[in-house]
Amino acid sequence: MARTQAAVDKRRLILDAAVRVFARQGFHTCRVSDIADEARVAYGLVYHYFKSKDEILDTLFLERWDILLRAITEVDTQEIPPREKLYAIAGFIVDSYRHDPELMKVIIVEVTRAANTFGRTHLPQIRQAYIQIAAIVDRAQRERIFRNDVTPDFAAMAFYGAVEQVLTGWIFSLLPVGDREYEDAKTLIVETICGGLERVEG
Amino acid sequence: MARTQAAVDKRRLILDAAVRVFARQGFHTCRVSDIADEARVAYGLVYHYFKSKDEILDTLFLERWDILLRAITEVDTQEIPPREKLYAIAGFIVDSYRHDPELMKVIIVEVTRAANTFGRTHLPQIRQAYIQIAAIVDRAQRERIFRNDVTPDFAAMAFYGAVEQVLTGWIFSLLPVGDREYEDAKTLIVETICGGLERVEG
Amino acid sequence: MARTQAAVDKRRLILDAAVRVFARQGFHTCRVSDIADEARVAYGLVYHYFKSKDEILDTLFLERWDILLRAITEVDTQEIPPREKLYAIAGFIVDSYRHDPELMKVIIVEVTRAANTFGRTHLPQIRQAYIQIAAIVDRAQRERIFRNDVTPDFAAMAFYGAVEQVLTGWIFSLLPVGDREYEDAKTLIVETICGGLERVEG
Amino acid sequence: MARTQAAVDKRRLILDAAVRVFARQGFHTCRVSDIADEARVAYGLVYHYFKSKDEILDTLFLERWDILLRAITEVDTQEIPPREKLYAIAGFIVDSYRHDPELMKVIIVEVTRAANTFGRTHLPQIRQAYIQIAAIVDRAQRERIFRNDVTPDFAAMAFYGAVEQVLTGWIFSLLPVGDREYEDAKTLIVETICGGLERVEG
DNA sequence: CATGAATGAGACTTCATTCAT
DNA sequence: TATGAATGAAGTCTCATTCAT
Repeated sequence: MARTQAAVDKRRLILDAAVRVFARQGFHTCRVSDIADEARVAYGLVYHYFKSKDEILDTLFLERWDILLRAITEVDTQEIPPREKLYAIAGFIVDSYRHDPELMKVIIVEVTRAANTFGRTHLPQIRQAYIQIAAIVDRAQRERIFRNDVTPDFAAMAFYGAVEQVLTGWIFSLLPVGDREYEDAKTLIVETICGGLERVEG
Repeated sequence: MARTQAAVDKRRLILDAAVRVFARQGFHTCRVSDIADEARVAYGLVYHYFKSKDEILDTLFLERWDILLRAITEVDTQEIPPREKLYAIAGFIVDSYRHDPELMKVIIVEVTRAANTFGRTHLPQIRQAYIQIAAIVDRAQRERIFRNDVTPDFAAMAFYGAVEQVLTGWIFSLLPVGDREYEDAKTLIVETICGGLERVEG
Repeated sequence: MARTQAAVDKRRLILDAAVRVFARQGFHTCRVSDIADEARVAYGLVYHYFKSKDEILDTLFLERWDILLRAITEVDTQEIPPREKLYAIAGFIVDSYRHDPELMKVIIVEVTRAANTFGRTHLPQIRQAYIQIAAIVDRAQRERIFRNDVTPDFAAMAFYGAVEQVLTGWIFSLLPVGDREYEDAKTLIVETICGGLERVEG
Repeated sequence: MARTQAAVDKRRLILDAAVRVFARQGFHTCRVSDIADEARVAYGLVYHYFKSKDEILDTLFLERWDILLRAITEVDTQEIPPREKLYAIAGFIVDSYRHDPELMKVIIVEVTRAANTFGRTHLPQIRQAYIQIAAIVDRAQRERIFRNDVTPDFAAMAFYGAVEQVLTGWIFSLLPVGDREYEDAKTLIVETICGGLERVEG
């Protein structure tokens, strides 16, 4: 039986509240009661919809990461140059941050960068993103568009690392934020990774 | 005040044990007693040398990060091309990981990537590294060796992000490890960031 | 007030399910939702028919115990020797177990042997059984069929204790079960208590 | 290393307090804080000495039950008639109750009669007592002192059931208590089980 | 310096009960 | 009658920190 509409709403309410609370206080530092309070629901209702505090974070991560993986897959099916593929991926991640910075903060800080806890749990999912990015690089190398002295795996890590670090810069207020900066970032990440920082003499 | 020799030893014993425990279990998941057990010292002795569990991690981070900052400063004083400076910095970080992967794992996972807790506490120190790297880029741009359409701050983040992500790859076993790989990584990071992934037509 | 037929059915359904759940998991360890699930009724319906979880057990006990008390009363009105009266009572209890071991398990484990909770609540009912058994012994002593150096109260406890312990043996799989064993048990209990374990010379 | 004296004292303090609390409120109904309060120690100290609330009860039971098993073994080694052996065993249990009625109440109510929880856990230990009693009966039958139409297992259950039910009678105030009653009980139990309730015609 | 027993606040989780539909 | 979402009190257990020796 499909969940009733009302039920879905409360469940969503709790998930959305959890994003705000996790972003503000961190997963380990917040209490389940903080989430309940933020969602304005009774304490016990959180446990009606989720087996544990962990499951809330798992749900948030998997929901969002699945969308990312689909987006990367979608990008790779297009017939566009590899640089544009990477631009589209970076763009998707940047836009995700622009659209919901708290959610992206939670996913990065509490999952993808948390090597000991959730990061390890969701490693297969996370790795899948790297694999798909590496596949794009691999094809670009076969087509002799990308140089082949950098292994695809390695290139994928560098690319993804640069993207995540830029988001981290925004999260930590180490880089200026704003619509202009978000658009620029997409270009700059790709310019840096694909074109390189060094001037090419004409 | 000079500490006695024996005292220094026990203190060091605890710090080294903490590295192993934090690396294995994570800061939040381990107990102070785990550290004491690992160090084979009495529980209470941990509190003789450190005010709190937090202070242990703070100490580990600050010790090591200070060395990194000094290394970057040292690199920047040399009269070598910017690419070589970045190579030296990447090399220093990679060698740090090779020399003590557990310590580097702790610093990355528990501090530099932990936006909500220690990451925020030590933000000034962390930022300092970015600033120094950005300064290198800035000078390279003024000397017209690096292109100037990528802001130095941004370039610094991309570079540091790539390095840290490679270490993360090793930590998570997403990238192969070994002496050869460590050496290659230094070159590949710099090739990617400075030279770019795209082939340059001759 | 006459309950509608459907209503009675659901109520019975819940009681029967509760027997199985209590027998399997124990009263304290099971949840009301376990009972509802076992009965295949909605959670809330349990509270439509019963004020509380306690009331379900109370109902089960009182229903069954009342039948036992009536049976003992009925036995005592017959004009048969005391040994046959005790045989009839032991037989009734053994047959109750044979007919519905789960219900008897619940009554013994959760009520008659639970000194702190339900046992205390239903003490008057439980005591009534002892009183009626003691009365049988008392009459037998007056008729000089039973020896009178064992007080009737005491004899009643010994008799009932032996019966309950045999049931406990079956519940715990400490004694073999089966139709033959059930029949034998009736005789053996009475032989032991009335005849004694010692051989009588002569 | 042996526990220090102070440590043993606090541990004992907690165990003794637990007996009083379990006897008064029942295992399921009491809180760990009740035990700590009763022992006048800090809440956490309970968990310093015991892994869980369960472990406290386990400890109490195993300590005492071991003593009972040893006593039965000891009795069986003596060269005395079986009736005297059973008298000694009943006497040991009755004296245990006289000496520490709260502890015996806890053991009977919360363990030996709790089929679903601790009773099941400690079944092997409990069964051991029945086995040893049955062995005494078995030998008495071989020596043609006891009749052999009642199986030893069965006789053991009847005997132990009678003893436990008498204790239950005291616990529930269904039987009068007092030094006289305790002494009488020993004799009456054995008279009932060995001699039988029926008068033997001379 | 060294020990580890002692403290107690605080977290997660459970679940009986209520209630709106 | 029937449903199951919603409530929140209460309990177990953890563990950082303190302290007496």
